[in-house]
Amino acid sequence: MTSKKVLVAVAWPYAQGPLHLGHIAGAYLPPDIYARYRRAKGDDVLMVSGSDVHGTPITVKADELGVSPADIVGKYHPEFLTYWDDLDIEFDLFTTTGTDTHRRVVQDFFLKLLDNGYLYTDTSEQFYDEKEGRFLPDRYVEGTCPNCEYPHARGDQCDNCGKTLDPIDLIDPRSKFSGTRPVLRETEHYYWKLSEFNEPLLEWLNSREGWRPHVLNFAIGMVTEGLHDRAFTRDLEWGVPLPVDDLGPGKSIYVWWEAVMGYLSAPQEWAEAQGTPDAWKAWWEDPDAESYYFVGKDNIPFHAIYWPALLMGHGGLNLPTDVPANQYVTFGGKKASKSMGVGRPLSWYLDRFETDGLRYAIAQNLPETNDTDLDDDEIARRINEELVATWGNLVNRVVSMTGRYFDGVVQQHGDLAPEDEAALARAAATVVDTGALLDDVKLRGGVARAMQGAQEANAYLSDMAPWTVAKTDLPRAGTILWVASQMIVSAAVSLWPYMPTTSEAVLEAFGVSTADGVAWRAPTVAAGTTLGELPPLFSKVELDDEDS
RNA sequence: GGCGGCGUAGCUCAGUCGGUAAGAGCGCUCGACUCAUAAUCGAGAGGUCGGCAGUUCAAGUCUGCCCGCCGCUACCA
Repeated sequence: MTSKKVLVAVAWPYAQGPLHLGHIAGAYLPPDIYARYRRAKGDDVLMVSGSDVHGTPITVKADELGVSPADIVGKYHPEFLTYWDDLDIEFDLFTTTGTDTHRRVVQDFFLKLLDNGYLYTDTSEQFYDEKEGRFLPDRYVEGTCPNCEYPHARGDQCDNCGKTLDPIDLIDPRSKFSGTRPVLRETEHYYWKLSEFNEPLLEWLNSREGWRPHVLNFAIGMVTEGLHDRAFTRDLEWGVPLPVDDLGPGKSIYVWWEAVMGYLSAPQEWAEAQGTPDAWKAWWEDPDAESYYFVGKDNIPFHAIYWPALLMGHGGLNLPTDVPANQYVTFGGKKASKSMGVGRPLSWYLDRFETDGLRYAIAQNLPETNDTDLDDDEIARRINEELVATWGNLVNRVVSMTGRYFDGVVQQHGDLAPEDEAALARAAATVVDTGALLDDVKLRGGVARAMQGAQEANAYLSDMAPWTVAKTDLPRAGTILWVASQMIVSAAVSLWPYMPTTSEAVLEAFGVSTADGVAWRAPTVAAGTTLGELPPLFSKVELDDEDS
C-alpha cells in the first residue's frame, strides 16, 4: 500500500464565543480520529483549520461590548487552542483568517476568478445606516412585518409568522445598530457567476460515491433548484480587502467565500513555517491527493457546493474527496449552539471526565446519520460500563495474572489450541475491520467494532479460565495469557485513534513501542517482555445530583 | 410557504440493490465464574419498524396523504 497525501480540512469556528460539546462532536473530534487513523496507516496527513476572524457576528459583538473585533478574536482564538490541547485534538496548524498569508491567498484567488471571467461588477440598493455610517446586512434591519404586522420582524425573516422577507418590504424599517431609519443607497459590488457552475456541479455531485446520503441529497437538491450569481464583496471594513481598487474603499471580500479559502491558505502557511514553501502543493495539486472536509450539516452548502464551485473557477486545485458532514448533537432534544445557549461549556465536561473517556463517549454517539442525543448520564455510563468494566478491566486482569503467575513476564507460548488460533484470528480481524469502517469514515461503527475486540478477549479468558489452568498446567496458562495479550494490543491499536493516551499506555506496557507512532496492524507481544507498570486505565465517574 | 431530513425494543442507535422467522449496546430476568476497578461470561424476556392507503409474489426498505420533530430558505453563519 502506498502512502497518500490526505488533507483533513476542519470547519473554521468563529472566534466569537466558546465552543460546546456539540461543536466537538460535530466537527472537531471526528477529523482528529480520522487523521490519526490515516497516519497510523502510513498516509501523509495534513490537518488544518483556524479561527474565522471576519464573521459579521464578531463585529456586532465587538460593537455591543464597545471593543474592537480584534479584541474579541484575541480572547477566543487562544481559548480554542486550549480546547484542542485538552481534548488531544492535534492540528498541524490551527491559524486564523487574519494572517498575511491568508490575505495574499484570498486576493490571489480573487484575481484568478477575475482573470477567468467569473467576476463582474454590478450595483444594487441596500439599506444604509447614516448615523453609524455603514451598510446593513438584512438581518440588522428591523421593522414591521408586511405579512402579519409583527413589529419586530428582521430583514431576512419574520420570527412571528416565519415568512421570508426582503428588508425593503418592511414597514417602518429601522437599524438594529442605531435604531434610526436606514436609507436606501446605491452600492457597487463584484458578483460571482455562480450560475455558470450549475451543470458542472451537478455532474460532479452525481459522480460522487460513498458520500453520506444526507449530504449528497441535500447538495444535489440545492443545485438542481438552480444557483444564482452572488455578490462576492461586502461594504465592510473588517475583512480581506479587494486586491483591486475600482470600487473604492470600504469593501471586503464576503466572509464566507474568504473563510473557505482558509483550506488553501493554511497549508501554505504551514509549508512556509516548515521552510518548504511549495510543500502544500502535494496536497492541492496532485490529483492523487485526497481531501476530507469535516463540518456540521449547516455547513454542507459551503463545502459541497460553493467551495467546489470556487475551486472549479480557480482551476488546477483538487475538489473535495468527501464531505462527511455530521448532523447535530442534541442535549435532551435541544440543539447545542452558541446562539441558543443550550449545553454547558466544555470546561464543565473536562472537569468531570478524563479526556479519553470523553472522546470515547462522544465517538460512540457521533451524529453521523441522524441527530443524536447525548447527556451527562450517557457519557458517564459509557465510561463506567464500557471503558472501566470491559476495556480497562480486561487489561487489568491480564496484567494482574501475568504478575501473579509469571512475575510479570510474558511467556513463550506453547502449542496453540484451535481456540487460541481462533482468538488470534479475531485479534487480527479487529484491526482490519475497524480500519475498513474508518476508511469509509464510519467512525461510530469503528469504535464499536474496536470495543468488540475487547469483549472477545474477555470471552476468550472466560472460556479458557487461565486462573484454573494455572493450578495444574502453568505453561498452558502462560500460553493463554500470551494470546490474551495479543488480543489486548490489537484492541489498543484499534482504539488508538479514539483514545490515544490510554492506548499508548497499554501498548508501551506490553512492550510495543509507540515512540515512532502507532502502526495500523496487530502488533506482536514478545515473549520475555516484562509488563510495565499500568495503573487502571479509567476510573469510575460519579456525577453529583446537582450536576444533572 | 418552499426545499431537505427524521420518527425502529424501556434508553441511545444500526439496518447496503425491497426478499430467509426484525438487529447492537445499555437496562431488565435467570444462570455460570471468581483472575480482575462488585469487574467478566452465557442464556432469556421485550418491537403491529409514527398513522392510513397503495405498488409488488415480497416493504422498516418504494409511492401518496396525515400526525409529530428538526434543519435550510442565499448577502445570517
